[in-house]
Amino acid sequence: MDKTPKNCRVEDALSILVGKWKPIILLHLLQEGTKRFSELKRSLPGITQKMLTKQLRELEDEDIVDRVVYPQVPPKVEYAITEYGRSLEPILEAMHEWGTKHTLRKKEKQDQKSS
Amino acid sequence: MDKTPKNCRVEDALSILVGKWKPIILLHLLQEGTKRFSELKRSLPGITQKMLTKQLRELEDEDIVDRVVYPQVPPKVEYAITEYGRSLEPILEAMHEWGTKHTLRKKEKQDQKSS
DNA sequence: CTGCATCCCCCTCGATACTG
DNA sequence: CAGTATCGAGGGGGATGCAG
Repeated sequence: MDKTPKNCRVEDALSILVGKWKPIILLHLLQEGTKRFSELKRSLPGITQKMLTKQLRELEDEDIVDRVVYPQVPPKVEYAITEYGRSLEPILEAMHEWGTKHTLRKKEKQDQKSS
Repeated sequence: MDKTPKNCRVEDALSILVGKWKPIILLHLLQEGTKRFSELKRSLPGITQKMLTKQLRELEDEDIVDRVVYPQVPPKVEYAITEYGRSLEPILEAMHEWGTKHTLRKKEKQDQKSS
């Protein structure tokens, strides 16, 4: 795999993950399976309907999540990770692991400063 | 490691990598070692001085890159990845690998459509 | 050579209100 | 319940010029 800066494909993955709520949405769907719109909304304190809709649409456009509409009243829409979406899991995991260490490290630096 | 959405640390890693030029800057420094400001600028077609300075400062603030100023005329400033910065390499690699496959996949979908 | 300041555009995201 | 429409603030990032 050509990893020279000239052939950098890091941005491709980054562009899909970037978005204020996307990582956390993906984690929920990865770990809890199919969820309804309202369930997702409840799981994401602070998110607005507009944002949730927008982020889900973008993930859907990239074939990362699946959207199923049940034509009934009241409306019911379910979201789930696609097989393809699951391929992002190692990246999310690597970032989570790094982030956890990073948080610890920052905390240590903080402690040093205040001593 | 707690990977529940409640303890999501993905954003920590993401926030450091996000920025129009950061991944490519990191790749250059990872693969080519220490570089001067002007060398980096030449390596990044299209970047402005302002942006290069800004991205480097942000990476420096997070202890990802090292900045060494030589007090001389003309000025000379060198940048290098820190040990800590190297810990990001697996993430960049995972994203690059995924991005490469993603690019292929998109191309295939494109080909299907035009057939 | 390196870096800062200024101006400006655009996009993201929040708040709110409305529809089927 | 799920989604859309509109308004507006804020920040990222481009262009340019000045400074040490």
